[in-house]
Amino acid sequence: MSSSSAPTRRIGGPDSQSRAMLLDAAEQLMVEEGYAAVTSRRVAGKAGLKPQLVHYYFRTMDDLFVELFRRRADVNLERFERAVEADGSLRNLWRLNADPRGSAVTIEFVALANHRKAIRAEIARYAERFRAAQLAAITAALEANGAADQMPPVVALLLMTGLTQMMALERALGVTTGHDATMTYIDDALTRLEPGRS
Amino acid sequence: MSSSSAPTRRIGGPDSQSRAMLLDAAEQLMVEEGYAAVTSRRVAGKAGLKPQLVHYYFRTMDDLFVELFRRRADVNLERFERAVEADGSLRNLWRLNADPRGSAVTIEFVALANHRKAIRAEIARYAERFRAAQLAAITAALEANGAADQMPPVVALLLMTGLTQMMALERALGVTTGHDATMTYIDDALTRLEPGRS
DNA sequence: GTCTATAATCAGATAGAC
DNA sequence: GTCTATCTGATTATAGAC
Repeated sequence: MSSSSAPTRRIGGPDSQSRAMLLDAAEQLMVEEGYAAVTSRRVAGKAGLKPQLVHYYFRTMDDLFVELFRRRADVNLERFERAVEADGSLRNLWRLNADPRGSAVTIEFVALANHRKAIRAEIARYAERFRAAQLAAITAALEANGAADQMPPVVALLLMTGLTQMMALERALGVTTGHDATMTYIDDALTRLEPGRS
Repeated sequence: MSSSSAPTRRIGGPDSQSRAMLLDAAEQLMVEEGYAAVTSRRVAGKAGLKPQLVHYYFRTMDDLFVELFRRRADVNLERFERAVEADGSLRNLWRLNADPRGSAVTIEFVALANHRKAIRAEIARYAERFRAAQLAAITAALEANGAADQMPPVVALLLMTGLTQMMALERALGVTTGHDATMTYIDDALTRLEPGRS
């Protein structure tokens, strides 16, 4: 899948345990200190390995970032689809969206994408996949409640994700004006649309 | 205003022309290549000056970033208030919010804030000020249209800004699924609320 | 106010031994 | 698969001359 234009270097296979440890360490650094802290030296240090191993498993740091994102994205998408399968209600979709677990790292990756083309492409691809999955779920949920005529599902989806993403971002900054009021409002709206749910 | 705990270094005054040129160069770099490109060397190079001058006018690079943000924030806030004074309609508030001019740089600063505490504090302060100004404006606009009972103004505000910020961010990535449909929906909603406007 | 010179780090990346 | 050794270049920051 990766480009093989420079046949000189040796690159380690994807099933190595050290490779996984490096990815884990990189992810942890990214969460705790931001992407700028993800250097070959620091990643290796956290994993208890030598910096050069990073370059053995990942030709460039960009390759590491892309791999990191892909790994996390796959997990996220799977988790989302399993959760929807178990409970496809509007309220659950909202809950999944408001889950801050992924938000912090997402911001970091988006910022990275701003100046790393390889990562931008990867994120864009994933965003489209995730949007499609979310759209299918919210369309079904709105139709189940006879609310699909009030607002196009895709609009509801953008409103919802925009709201949750911004609140997550603001929370990270310590700005929370209006958050409580908004959460209450959404909660009431969900109760109106889906009387049967908690 | 700045801390003066280390009296050893000489720092240039705020009225210098070179200082302004450095800030301009830094801002341009930030827009074009992201904050990672804003190094003392590159900033000075773009301004046609020596890298050491950056450290003469700004004790640290963080100081430069804070100054950069503050300068832009002040301009933004003033522009917003002037625009609202001229036209306080909902539609104009939406237009101002959807204006992508500031969005790209905003993202960059937020990402920076993630790992630079001095900048995080500055952004948080500004975000609160801006929210207050926006809240006053949207409250007045909703009341003028007798729509303040449909939704708390602060909720409308968060929905609006969340939506515009996310769309701006996605546009930067090349992801635009649902954007047109949402813009159309908002446009129709505004026409319904404010029949008199374009 | 601007320069030269330089200290002190840290970065990504590679070659080749074991 | 992992190591030592190393190259090369960038970065922030300071001191002191002019």
